[in-house]
Amino acid sequence: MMDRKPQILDVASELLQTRSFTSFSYQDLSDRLGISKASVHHHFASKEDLLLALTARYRAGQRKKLAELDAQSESPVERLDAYLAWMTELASGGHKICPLGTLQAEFNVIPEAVRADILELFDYAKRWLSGVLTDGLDRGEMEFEGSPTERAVFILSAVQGALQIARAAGPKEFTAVTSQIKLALKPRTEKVSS
Amino acid sequence: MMDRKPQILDVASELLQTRSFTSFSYQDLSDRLGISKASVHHHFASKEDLLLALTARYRAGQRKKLAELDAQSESPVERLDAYLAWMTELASGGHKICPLGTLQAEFNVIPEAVRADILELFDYAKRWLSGVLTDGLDRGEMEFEGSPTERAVFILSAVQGALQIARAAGPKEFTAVTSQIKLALKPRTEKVSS
DNA sequence: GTCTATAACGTGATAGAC
DNA sequence: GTCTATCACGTTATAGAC
Repeated sequence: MMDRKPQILDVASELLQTRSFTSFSYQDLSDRLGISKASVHHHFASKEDLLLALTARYRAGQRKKLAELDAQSESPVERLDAYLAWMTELASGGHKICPLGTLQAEFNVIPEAVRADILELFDYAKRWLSGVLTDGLDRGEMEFEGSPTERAVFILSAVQGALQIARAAGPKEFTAVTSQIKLALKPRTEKVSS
Repeated sequence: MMDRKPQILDVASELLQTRSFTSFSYQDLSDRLGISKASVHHHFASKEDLLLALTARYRAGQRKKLAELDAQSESPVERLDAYLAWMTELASGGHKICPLGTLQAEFNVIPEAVRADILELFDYAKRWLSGVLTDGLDRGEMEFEGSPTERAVFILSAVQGALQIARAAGPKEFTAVTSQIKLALKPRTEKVSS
């Protein structure tokens, strides 16, 4: 079959998110794809190559998805909601965690070349979310203390941690966190009707 | 030398927090302790035994530490501060992450027997922090929406995620999160002097 | 692009001497 | 309690045929 590369990346991505980079092997890929280990190596010579292709795809996916969210709604609250929904979906109901999370958990172990990609993945999300929060502040849809950048890091940390906690302790923990993220941004000044 | 067991656990703990459970080996322990692999096996027959001893020690340390924090101050704000300081210290300035975090990141890979310990570790922290937040609410030192339990999970998620993010992106990200955690709990109603 | 076969090495774990 | 030696196996990766 054609286009083996994306197929391999699909399986590799699932293994990365359910296990970890060190904890999956070419043998695992071989088994699940029904082709030999050598064939996998033909497409991605080394595990480092494979991971680099994976992070490149994550970065492209992230750019595309966040641009879509921006296009679908101008409302900061709705864009944040959509982002949180994306994270839930990405975790596939609780068996996977965030790719960024699993890679950062093994930061000292993974090939050096991918570390820059990991930082960019985080930085891009931080800038995007910071922008959403700034908009929310300007429009009066949100209210919080401290800078939007700090709040963005706060939220990203919580989401990353919550996905890991939820996989171990159940999905209820994740919804608790998304609920709290939204509650903590709600303006306390009540609006008089129109 | 006597008391090898705790020495081994010390090194194992450091390797767990800097690398990951799958990513350190008996060889690593052997090298750093200056004794043979077989000697390490003498104290902990299997890697599962080793990890169980480690999580048991984490649980004991957690109980002791949190009891100390409760004893040192009655103020919820101060107890939370002390908890956050403990987490910073535990990360040793940024090269380690939270033990719970690294174990949850590899939840599907680690021996089944330790999963109960991981859940208890999280649950105990959740109950403790939830109690601190309830106190804070009662005393008027804190103010937040939603239940104390939900807020506790929110904060624990953020701390766990922030330690991982900070190791990759620098300590500034962690202080941003601790700062935000505190800011988001500050009462907005201004007190009239005395 | 896929395969079989194999190399070179690291892994967790055990046997048995001291 | 520590050691040397070894086992059985899984790992990443390569060679070369089809």
